[in-house]
Amino acid sequence: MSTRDDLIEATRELMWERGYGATSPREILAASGAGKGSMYHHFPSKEALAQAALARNSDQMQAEVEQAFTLDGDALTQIRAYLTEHREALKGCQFGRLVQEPEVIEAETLRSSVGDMFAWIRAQLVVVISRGIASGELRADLDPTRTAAAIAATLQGAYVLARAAQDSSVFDDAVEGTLALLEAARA
Amino acid sequence: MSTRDDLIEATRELMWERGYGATSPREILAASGAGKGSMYHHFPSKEALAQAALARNSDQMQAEVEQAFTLDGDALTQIRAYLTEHREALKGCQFGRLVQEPEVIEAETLRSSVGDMFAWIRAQLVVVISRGIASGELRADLDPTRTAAAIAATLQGAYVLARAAQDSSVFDDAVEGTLALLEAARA
DNA sequence: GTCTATACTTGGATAGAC
DNA sequence: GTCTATCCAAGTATAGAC
Repeated sequence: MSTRDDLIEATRELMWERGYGATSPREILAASGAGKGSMYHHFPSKEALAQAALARNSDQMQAEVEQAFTLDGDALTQIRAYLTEHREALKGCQFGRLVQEPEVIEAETLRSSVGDMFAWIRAQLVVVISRGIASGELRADLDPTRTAAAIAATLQGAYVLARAAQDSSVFDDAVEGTLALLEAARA
Repeated sequence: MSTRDDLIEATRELMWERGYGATSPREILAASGAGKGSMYHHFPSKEALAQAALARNSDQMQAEVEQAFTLDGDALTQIRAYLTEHREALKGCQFGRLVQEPEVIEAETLRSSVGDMFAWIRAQLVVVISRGIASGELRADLDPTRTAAAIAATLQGAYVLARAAQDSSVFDDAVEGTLALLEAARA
């Protein structure tokens, strides 16, 4: 499409591969075919461009996650679907990785985009868990907020462990381990 | 102590704050008081210096974790101690953060140090969980390997979520959520 | 809107004197 | 062992012509 769009797409892909700090204008220009002049015409800074790319990634991620949470079935079915949606374990989570970078934490606009994304996911999980408790599927003494945080954390941590080990079976172990604990918490 | 030691200490602290890629020789020299000549006399490269610093961090971490796992008490007591040991949630895990950097993944010597560290922790957890099962504390149908991965992942993911939210209560929620699930899995 | 040229800083590392 | 000087590539951004 437009040059502006090409820039955003190239940045999306590069940030997904390399994170924010390690993605340079140079690479973005090479990947998009745009020139330096164009880039700084459309965006005032690398950060602004990254922000645009991140927003687009965010929309896409929310659409994917929503699929799992609107599936027919009980709470554990939806949670299982969320945790086992297609993931490239060794690549890590595009959002989780960003937030480990000091540069991203310092760029408040970037950090809060990621924060909002995760907050939204946890909120979805709270709904699913609360429904599971209300329907008598899950134990009434589960705290939905804490349980939701635990589930979301499992996924993020599974990426970290799998990358450290360079072995995606560690990712699967963590996910299955948490799902088994949830099974144990059935009412 | 020695200049060599000062370099390692400075690198340790900086990597803990900024990660690997974002820690420059410049900063290391400023923090350690050493000169460029000294640095490249003692270490052939930034990577070699980082490796030395990482090894030291690793030893320290193992010592801390060992305390939790040698505590008097049942399995859940030890696991709780491990998960609630003093953590600066918003800073993230010094090891987990490293492994999100492409540069670290590419530097095999660094990556495998982190990998070994986590593998060791998971192995400790497997022992604790297996003991809990054997003693009748935990349900016999728990898979120790998967459960261990889930617990280790909770911690790493809790850091990620807390940093994204810039709110350490998310960290606590995730940890407590997982501990509650483990309580539900008592025999 | 886009291009080329330019600017200035930092990163990572080497050379050679002391 | 340590210092200073130097090197070259890359990062991020601006200027000004077209």
